Amino acid sequence: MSISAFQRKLEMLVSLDAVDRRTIAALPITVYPTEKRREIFDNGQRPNFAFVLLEGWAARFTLRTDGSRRITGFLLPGDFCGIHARCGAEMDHAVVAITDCRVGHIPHDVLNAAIKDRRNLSDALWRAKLSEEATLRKWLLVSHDAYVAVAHFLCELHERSERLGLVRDGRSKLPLTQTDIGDALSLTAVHVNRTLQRLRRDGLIVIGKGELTLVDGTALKRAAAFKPDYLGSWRQ
Amino acid sequence: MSISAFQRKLEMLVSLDAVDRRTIAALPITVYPTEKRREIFDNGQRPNFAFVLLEGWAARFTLRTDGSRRITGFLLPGDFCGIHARCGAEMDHAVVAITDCRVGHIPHDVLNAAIKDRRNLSDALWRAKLSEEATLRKWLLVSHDAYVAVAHFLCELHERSERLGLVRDGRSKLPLTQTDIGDALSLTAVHVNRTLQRLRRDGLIVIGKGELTLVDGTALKRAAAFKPDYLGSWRQ
DNA sequence: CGCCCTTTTGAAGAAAATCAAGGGCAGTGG
DNA sequence: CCACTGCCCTTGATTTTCTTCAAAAGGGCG
Repeated sequence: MSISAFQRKLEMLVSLDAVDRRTIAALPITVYPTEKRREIFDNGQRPNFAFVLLEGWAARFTLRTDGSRRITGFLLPGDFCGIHARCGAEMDHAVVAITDCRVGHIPHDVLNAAIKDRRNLSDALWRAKLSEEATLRKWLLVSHDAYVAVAHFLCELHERSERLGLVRDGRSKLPLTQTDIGDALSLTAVHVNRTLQRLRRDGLIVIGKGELTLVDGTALKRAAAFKPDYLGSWRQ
Repeated sequence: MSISAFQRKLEMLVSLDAVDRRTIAALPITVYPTEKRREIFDNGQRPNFAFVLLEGWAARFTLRTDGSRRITGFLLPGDFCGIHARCGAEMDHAVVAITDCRVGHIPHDVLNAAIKDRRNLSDALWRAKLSEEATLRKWLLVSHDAYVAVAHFLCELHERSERLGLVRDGRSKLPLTQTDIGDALSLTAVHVNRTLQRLRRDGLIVIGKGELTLVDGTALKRAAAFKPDYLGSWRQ
């Protein structure tokens, strides 16, 4: 269940062949458990490995000078991070565990060797990166209106859960506090609270106790103008 | 002056060797002039070429369902776009010429052939992409406060101009209307106007007639918490 | 000059932040 | 078992920020 989260992610991005699969299976991934709310990656580091989230949720974030926090993305099982340090970049953000996690480390030289001459695998990394970039653009796009932003945010995470097979009866895990959501959308927790209540009152969602149910997913997606293509629509 | 904008950009990202330079020089780039305000790339296309902006300014944008426009990035001479379609993605945004431009087209297969086995060149593309991604994160980071957002925005474009050698006496071209700036920051043109006036009154900038002068760059950068590292700090 | 586009200004209203306090719930320790 | 603590959610009142609407004032260009 856990190492395979990485493979499953790659399978969603490209069509792996037998050699690709063997290459992935042969990767020496060291696994570390990480506690909820503990930092996984620090800002400004230049680690010599990439990491894969094998279990749990994590968030990318940056602290502002005034101490406030901006979450710029969420990692779900299978998602990876710090791939880019591979080519000499330094982390421009930190990563924190939202829930208890299991994190796999992959040294960069190993990764580089693995994707060399494996066009499939290097394409997978590109596509993952492009999808992240598209997600950032989407966040910018919807950020002009809190109701739309929150609705879109919930659609996005629900869709991502769904693609991992984690939705039952329209219900998915959402282990975020309203403060987390606010930090992701540049809204105060108070305003997130009131916006969620509006979404509830409008009969679109049920949310609480770490779970989200799309009561009327169609209407929610309409309200959010949610089109999931940007989440990596290369394979069905 | 014009094809070389592309090479200069790559030189800023990696250390090119003689073979790299020859490879770049040999690229069959077809150049098209484009008029101000004309669209360069349409949304949802899957073009078989990437393009390089050789002269002028352009902007990436997406239209919302209500007709409003979100600019998600600016292209300056040397910047390229649509590289990613290379690996099967479709454009999730459009590109419009801000000024009259000269645009170079490079077929994807040519590009793929060129970067294959040229680790330097493929790294350059990665770094360019990572820098764009970091820029998007930065825009999200500063978006919580209009004064900070506008200040940061001006710092960023001024810095990018400077790296292209386009700054004289702290003065750079800024061929944007206040509506453009608003579309980039999710602010109304009216509010951009008032915010610019505050920045003027605070003695930080002089702006107008398509030009921007940083009267007190240090103070402006402090106000914006501007740290230019994210713009691709690989080479000085 | 007259036109179009952009900038500027004013007044009013909506959206979101801030400040403050109360309530629920889970975990902890007596 | 109950009190206590800490975290999160909720609510209300108030202030600030930003938008909206409207109109006037430049500025470049045929």
